[in-house]
Amino acid sequence: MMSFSSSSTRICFNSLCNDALERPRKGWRRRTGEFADLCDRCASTYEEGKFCETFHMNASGWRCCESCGKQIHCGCIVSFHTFVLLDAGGIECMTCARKSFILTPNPAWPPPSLFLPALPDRIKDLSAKNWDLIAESGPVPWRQAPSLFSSSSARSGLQPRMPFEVDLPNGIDRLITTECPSAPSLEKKKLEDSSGRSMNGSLKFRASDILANGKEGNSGEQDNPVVNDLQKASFSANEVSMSHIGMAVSSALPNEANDHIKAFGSHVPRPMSSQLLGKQFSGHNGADTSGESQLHNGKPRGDGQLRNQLLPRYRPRITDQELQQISGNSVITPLFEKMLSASDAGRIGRLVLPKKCAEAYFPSISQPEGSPLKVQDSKGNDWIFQFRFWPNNNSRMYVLEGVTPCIQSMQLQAGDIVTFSRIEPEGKLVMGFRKASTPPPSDKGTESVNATSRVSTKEDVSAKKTKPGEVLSTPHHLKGNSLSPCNLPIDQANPADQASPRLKDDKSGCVATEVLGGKSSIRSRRKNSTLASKVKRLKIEDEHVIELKLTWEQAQGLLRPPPNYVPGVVVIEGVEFEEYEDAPIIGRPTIFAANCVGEKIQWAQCEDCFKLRKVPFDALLPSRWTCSENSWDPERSFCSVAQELTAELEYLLPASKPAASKKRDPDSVEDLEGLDALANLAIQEEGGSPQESSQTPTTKHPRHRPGCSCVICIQPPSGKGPKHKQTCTCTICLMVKRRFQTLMLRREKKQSEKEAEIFPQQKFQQHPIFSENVPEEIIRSFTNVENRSLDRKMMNGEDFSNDDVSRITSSVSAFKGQIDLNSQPERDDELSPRPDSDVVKRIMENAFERDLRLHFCNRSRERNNSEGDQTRFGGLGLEG
DNA sequence: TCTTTGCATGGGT
DNA sequence: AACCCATGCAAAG
Repeated sequence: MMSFSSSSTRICFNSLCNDALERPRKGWRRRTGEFADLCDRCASTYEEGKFCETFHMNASGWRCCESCGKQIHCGCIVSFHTFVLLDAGGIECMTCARKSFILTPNPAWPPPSLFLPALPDRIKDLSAKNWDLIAESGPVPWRQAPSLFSSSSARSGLQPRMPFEVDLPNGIDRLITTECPSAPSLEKKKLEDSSGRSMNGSLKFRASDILANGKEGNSGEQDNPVVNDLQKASFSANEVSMSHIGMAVSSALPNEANDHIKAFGSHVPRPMSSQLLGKQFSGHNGADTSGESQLHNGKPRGDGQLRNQLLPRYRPRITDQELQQISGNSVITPLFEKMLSASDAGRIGRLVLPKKCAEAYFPSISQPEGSPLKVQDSKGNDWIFQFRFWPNNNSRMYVLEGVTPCIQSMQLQAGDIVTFSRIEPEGKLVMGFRKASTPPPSDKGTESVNATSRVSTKEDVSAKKTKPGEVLSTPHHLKGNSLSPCNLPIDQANPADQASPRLKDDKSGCVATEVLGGKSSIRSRRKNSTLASKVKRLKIEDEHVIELKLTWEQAQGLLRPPPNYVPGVVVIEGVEFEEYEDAPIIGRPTIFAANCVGEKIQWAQCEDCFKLRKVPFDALLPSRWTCSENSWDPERSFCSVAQELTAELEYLLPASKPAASKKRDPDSVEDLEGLDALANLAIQEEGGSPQESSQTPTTKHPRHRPGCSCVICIQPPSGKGPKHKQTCTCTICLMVKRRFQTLMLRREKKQSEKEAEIFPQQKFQQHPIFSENVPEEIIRSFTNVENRSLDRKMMNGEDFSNDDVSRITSSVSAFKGQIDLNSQPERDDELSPRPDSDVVKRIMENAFERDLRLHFCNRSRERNNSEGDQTRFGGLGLEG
């Protein structure tokens, strides 16, 4: 039995070796956080990057680099960092990935902190020189500081500067030095040295620099997982997460730091961070109104850390793609961005700067007059603004003065976004912009969420992923150079700009002039703030809201009310949410319908083949349901079996083919992808082709966004589409009827209760909707001609059109906004208290509702008697 | 009278 | 409740 305490009796971690470990050497980092102890031979093999080649040649998981064809072992922990997953599939070795600048981290990997191998000694040695350089550099002006850390001497001449290079906030330094007491003193000293010299937080560490602090070394050449991690951490998520950075940095630390590593990997906030920030940002409060705070005295300010602390709206949303294309021979550090207010974009020429941003990224100023600040715009022009502040409530309000010419030259207006970045190694401030009218960048994560959704308006900001050509662009005056110049120096990229005033040593790359979307509703966020608590719960940053909304929209399709529950509908920022009084059931969305003999059925779509299968009405399907689970119809329990062609199905999905008149191909549903197809089909049903339907504006509902799949929004524009018959069982009609029923029933119940309390005598004694005592205009305000027309149609059993359907919904909503098909009556009541003086209106309203309800419900009940009293669509619907 | 400048205010976070 | 910041506004030029 071996003794665990005796290292001499341990064996090599490589199970194919098992040599005794006389002098254990560190290998890869294991999931436990410890390093694999290897024998000399295995360690050397590992450090040479040939471990898998040597020991795992027969293992599975070998793949070829898409570029060079080199075989990479993708199947084990040892070499997971030596390749990247390509967006289009396949993998690419890190060498090729570097060449092509596509450095998307392997997204599916576990927290990198668990696997980070440390650096080979040769890299460590190389980087140590940089640390010495840093240590010897002495105090530097803030904008020069970065160059010290990204000097060309620190990198291989063959390797382009990578966009993953990130600012290492000096807070990290302190963290490391204070929280990792066991770190070697040398490293500690270096960190401390550098800590005090990173004025304004402009310390910029290349990945190799960071890695240089790693004590252990065994990574293969430039294949560095930290590189990916850093990139991922800092940019791909559209925000710089200090925890990520901390993770990456700490991961390079010796084993002793593992605890921290794990903590960072788990996004556990670091107390140090807040402490630092608390110090840094308390400068203007209280006693520090006149003098300089720590910040102003040139104390370190960390970009990443600060960035993480910035309000989300100021965090630069530059994407990794943008960075990749921007970088060229320089590195752009996104600092912050700001949407131009009316004041900013006005003629006053003052751009109010977010305080924290100004203090973090701009030179410290002690006098209100401030100092000139040179900023380069996207054309390469240098502008000199006056960076100053106003004393304000014991604080400061930072402004850039004289920005009008620049703003105008960029053709910016209120709502557009200006971005501030810093080009390294020059340390030059650059000012980019995004026009509000163009789609913004989106991180890959959001793309998947939003890809199938049509979204717009202010919440739309992050909805669409920017295509490469859109990611970076030149301003309008640089048309023609929109994409190609981005990896070129500006001078080359745009010769026309060579005449522009330039800095002598200007060799910066393209500036981050993202033509990205801003929030079109400039200050609606500020103004439209009357939100219920529910909204507040959802109201995060705009782009997150969108994600959330879409997620909710999608999720809602998977939620069903529990049996025998009638869900209410509440609209939160234009998105309908069904409310259940009990936990919803998550199931597969289906189409509830009735077949031609009145039997209630469901149509469920196979997860795999997308064919629609008929299942019993009361079947509750799992969220992932496939034909194989179609136990009700064994003949159709295989995806290979054609979709059942029935009259009901054809009626439900009549127009999935361009030529609606042609007989439906039973498998044509397969042309549509997933359950989104169902919603599309509902639209197509109205007569448009899929393409058209996705692009044609839907019937507008003021509180709904394009992409909203609610009953109102999925209709074609008014006047278009076929008429709906009274007996129509299409999705829209079913939903309308069902929702209306629910609404009316609940409304009636509520009103009855209230009336019983307030107007016991008047109850049913007046029916003011037909009362001649009520001024007609008041009546008209509740029962307009359209409503009457609709009412008549319903009474007479006439067919009603899409317009009618719209009116069913919108007209009810038109009741002073108190009746909304998307609203929950009770909620409306709460939100719209009715004063007693409004008795007439109220009675009229009640009467009309009852009137409308009578017509509608009677009709609906009649139909339901034959069609079934319960219809649902995609789990969205109400049960009446 | 118009523009610029500096500060105050108050809604929003 | 404190702070931020968009904007109003009065004084100065």
